[in-house]
Amino acid sequence: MQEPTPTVFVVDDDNAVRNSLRLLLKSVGLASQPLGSAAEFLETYRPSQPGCLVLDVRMPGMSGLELQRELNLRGATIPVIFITGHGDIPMAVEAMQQGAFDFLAKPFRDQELIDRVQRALAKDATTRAALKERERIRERLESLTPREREVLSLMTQGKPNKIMAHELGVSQRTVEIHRARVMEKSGAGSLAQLVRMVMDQELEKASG
Amino acid sequence: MQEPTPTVFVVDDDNAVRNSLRLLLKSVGLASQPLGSAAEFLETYRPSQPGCLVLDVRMPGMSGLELQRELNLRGATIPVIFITGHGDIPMAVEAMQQGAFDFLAKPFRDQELIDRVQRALAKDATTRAALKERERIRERLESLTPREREVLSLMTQGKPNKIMAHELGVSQRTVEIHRARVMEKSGAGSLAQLVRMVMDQELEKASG
DNA sequence: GCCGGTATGCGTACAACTGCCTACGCGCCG
DNA sequence: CGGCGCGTAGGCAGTTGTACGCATACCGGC
Repeated sequence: MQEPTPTVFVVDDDNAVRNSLRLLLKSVGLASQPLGSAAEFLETYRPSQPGCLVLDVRMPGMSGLELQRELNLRGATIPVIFITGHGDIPMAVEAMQQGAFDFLAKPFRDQELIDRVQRALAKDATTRAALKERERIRERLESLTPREREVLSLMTQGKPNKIMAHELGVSQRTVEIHRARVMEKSGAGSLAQLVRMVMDQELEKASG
Repeated sequence: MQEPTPTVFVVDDDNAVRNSLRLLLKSVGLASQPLGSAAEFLETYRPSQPGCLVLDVRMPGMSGLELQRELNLRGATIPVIFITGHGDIPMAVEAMQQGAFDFLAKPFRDQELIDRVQRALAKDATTRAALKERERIRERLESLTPREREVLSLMTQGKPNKIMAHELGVSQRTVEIHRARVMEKSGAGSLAQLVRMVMDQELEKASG
């Protein structure tokens, strides 16, 4: 379970910018990966890779904002720091409304960028820790059979076995068996824990 | 249970701006309340009042950003739309990072403001509906005695009565009584519902 | 002195969990 | 094709957990 090194993805069509940012980041011990276009990033990026994204707004082909939208659609959680030379307020507002971590207008001080990159990396680490736990629970719940899922749903609604048996049109004994399987597969030690697990998953769906 | 009319609070030190915004909002049937300063707004505003806030960034005395910070500290949820004549990107970014609903740079089209005000009002209505339910639950849970609270806590951890009795150093029968009171006062129809209620409250604390 | 919170015992009734055994249909593999 | 694993379904029985009524008791505040 070794953690991959956090990587700062730098997406900018200007080769000089990519290089200077790479050197800047390297000077504070941060690994970076320069990409020349949004498409190139989408090919390279794997959601399991911790890090953050430093993204130029204006680029040929897919723009920075379009890339951000695409990442949102894919459910990516990588923090995005925009940089731009010719930005305006509506552009910044839109980026922030779409969940950008930050939006920097050039020129900015080196230290300013480093500061925000480090905060973005910290946030990514926190997000990942939470997602990891959810992922474990999700896998367990996905190992349930369809019937077990139905029972799980009714369980977390607080329905007694007798009612479940009636609603599913099976005997109470059968419900008890499914119920026991649900508890076993989910790893929940009690109904209370099970409800917590399920609510957690529901929240992820709601916010994602 | 009559709903108060949603009000658009307009906070700007420029009397002319307040007036023109009031008229603009009135023209689309929106009630507004003009205030000349952040302090004035803080005196007037009651969290129970539905609506949104249209706020000038730059004002004598407390600035718009400072007012926003103050509202955040007080846990206010009213959506804030900033307007500014002399804004820059860092200012807009900071406002958005602090949870602003929108940030408009003058000049803007009338329709643009109306549009965003209406979205802000819609968001406020949604937020309020959720908060209302939480508030009802909170009140119920707060009516619990200290001992009942302890039992509630153990219940939502999935502990059986026998274990609770042991941990609390009391008889099982006593735990049963407290447990019954918790279910009665909370209004939960089942342990599952009770866990949901408690988790909801925990989430509110975590995000607030 | 009464009320509310806390604590306890006894007994009954219902709900939930568990073990042990049987059965059918489906898909996979030797 | 027959055996095997698995999801589904069911019966019987026994233990544990939960709900509740009835009765009793101490303490602190109004």
